[in-house]
Amino acid sequence: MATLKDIGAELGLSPATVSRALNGFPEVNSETRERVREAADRLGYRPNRVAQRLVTGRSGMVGMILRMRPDMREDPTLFDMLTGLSAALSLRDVDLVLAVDQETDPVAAYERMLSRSLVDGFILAAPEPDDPRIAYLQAHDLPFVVHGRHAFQADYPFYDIDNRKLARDSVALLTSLGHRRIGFVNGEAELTYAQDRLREFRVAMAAAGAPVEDSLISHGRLTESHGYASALAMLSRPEGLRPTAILCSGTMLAKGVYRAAHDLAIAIPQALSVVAHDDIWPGLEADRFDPPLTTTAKSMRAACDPLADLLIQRIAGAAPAGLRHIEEADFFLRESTGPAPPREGDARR
Amino acid sequence: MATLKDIGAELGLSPATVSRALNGFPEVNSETRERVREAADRLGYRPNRVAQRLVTGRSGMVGMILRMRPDMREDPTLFDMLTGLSAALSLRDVDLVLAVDQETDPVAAYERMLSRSLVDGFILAAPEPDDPRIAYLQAHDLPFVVHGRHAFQADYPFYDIDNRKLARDSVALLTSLGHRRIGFVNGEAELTYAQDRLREFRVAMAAAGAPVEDSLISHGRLTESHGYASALAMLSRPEGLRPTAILCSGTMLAKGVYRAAHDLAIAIPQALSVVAHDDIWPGLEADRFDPPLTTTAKSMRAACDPLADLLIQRIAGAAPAGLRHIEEADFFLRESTGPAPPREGDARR
DNA sequence: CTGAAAGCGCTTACAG
DNA sequence: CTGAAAGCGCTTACAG
Repeated sequence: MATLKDIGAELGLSPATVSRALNGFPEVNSETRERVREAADRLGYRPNRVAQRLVTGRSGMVGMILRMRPDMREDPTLFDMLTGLSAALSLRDVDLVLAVDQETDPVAAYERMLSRSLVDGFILAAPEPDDPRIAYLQAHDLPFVVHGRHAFQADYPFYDIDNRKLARDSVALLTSLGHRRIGFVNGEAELTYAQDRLREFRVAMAAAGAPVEDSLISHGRLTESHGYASALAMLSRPEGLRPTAILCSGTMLAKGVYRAAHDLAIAIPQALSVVAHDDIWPGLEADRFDPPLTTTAKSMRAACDPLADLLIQRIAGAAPAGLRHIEEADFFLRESTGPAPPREGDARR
Repeated sequence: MATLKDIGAELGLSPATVSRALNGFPEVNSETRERVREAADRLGYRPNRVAQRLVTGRSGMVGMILRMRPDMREDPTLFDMLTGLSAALSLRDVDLVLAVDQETDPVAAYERMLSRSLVDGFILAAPEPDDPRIAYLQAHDLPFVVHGRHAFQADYPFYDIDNRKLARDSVALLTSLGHRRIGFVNGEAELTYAQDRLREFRVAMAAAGAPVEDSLISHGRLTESHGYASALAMLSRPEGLRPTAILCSGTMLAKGVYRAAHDLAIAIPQALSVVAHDDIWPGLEADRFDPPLTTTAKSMRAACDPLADLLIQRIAGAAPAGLRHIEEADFFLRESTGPAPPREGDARR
């Protein structure tokens, strides 16, 4: 492998000048620069990254540590994110180092990777409120970006979708169709996005003058079984107490809701409207529902380029506070939503 | 961060001695070694891997390049493998660098990672016959291990399950139950494991005196839809030409076969026996089938430790030829297999 | 058993 | 505009 010294020898230049020419330093004579470039090409020169790293302190690698969960395999979004991020980083000449966290101490895996790989920064996903990983990285002044934030007002770089807006939009759609008793099958209560959506759900319901019943709100993983169990409980209530619409925080949940409605012979959208947020491949999944599912949607994929850019800026020295990217979800009106069914309650109104 | 120099200064030793003490060189005075260890601990010393790499030429990282396929997300095995490998490598103090390959030239991604990351070696999955990636890595004398081999007699390090044996065992079970017309829904025809299984399928069928009909053999991706389509075609044949048993190369395929049998009102196992190979979580999936699915099984997870060990040995300089690990699949007899149904053909025999 | 020295391949003040 | 020198933090012949 050719080195800077080799190129210098070839051209009668010092390695220092070759380095400057190749790295675009302005003071280099443009003719010299051309000769250097030509020779570098000819000799197939590739900078030795390790040597560069030793002197610059940068590694050109970023780490991502996955927390192992038994039901990870059911969740395709994580995989999308991994491949999407890897591709986005590749384009920017950065490598992704992957590790899995299997220990009780969530910070240990970060310490280990840091001591081993000299990654320049990290990408975190699924933060929790008071996330110890974030506290650790901030305390050590290590660059990182977060997919989703762990607080509405986050003071670190993050990418997030506008969770409040999508909750607001969904509720607005349903209330405008006349629904007043609306169930909400949400994600895990500890996660920020779920809290944000719930909060705005309450605000939007109040704005529409619709009551919120705690028994029509459920939290859990974004799985079909949680959707099914939640919907079954809500829909088994006596006629008149039963929701006429259900909002779901994920399409898998909606799948469970559909199944529960089917089992109870409740027709969608005639007797039950369903809206969900779709973070997988907008449309692809939802279109296959019968009837096609109305969604707010933004794919995981959309996060990858912004995340890569934010992290690279942060590593380059940008202050963490300003680095944020909030993406609005799109609305896809399909056939799972319709006017609220007439019932006694309405007559009384 | 403490360096060797710092420890040396602390103890009145040269960095060279500190290095030797920490790296277990035998000539170091054992008392000196103890003092060095104590000081290293106390100062929280962590070797700077980048510096080590610059001089040793080793990076302590290995790469894995995933080929993007549209239906990757449906396939949980890849994710299992990624997390399993990452964990296995972590235990051995090696990091996994991940990239995705989105280009037409399958070798380009390897060249790029090599020029950027100085990984010590690679892990390949799903090799094809005459795989250009393998040719490239061999030509450049780069260490790698392969999950599955691209030729029965491979001259590089690999982990594989014994595909011939599992085909042989499956056929033996079915023929011993009296089945003679056996369908085979296999993986993609280009892949070596599929070829190995098919080859042994033919051998085992011949050994049992059962005819092999080409129209009862189908190749494709390990998806439910391929299983369904294949089984539908086989089972729609007139009574007497229809298979009484189907062997599947994956549990997703078997799921499709079950669905086709259900749609055609063909009872399992009374009218149709089904056996599949299960490479996910042996048992977990198959047990949920109705009736529970008879399988040969070995999880992807089982491959991870052997793959990590083989690669590390190869990087350390072991000759490639001897490095192999062939794992036999286990047999799980469940309720999807039963005696062949009596029919005219049998009466005539 | 330990130290001084050279070197891995680069970058970057400091001179000129 | 270019070069000589120092240095990033380690390892490892070579001396002693």
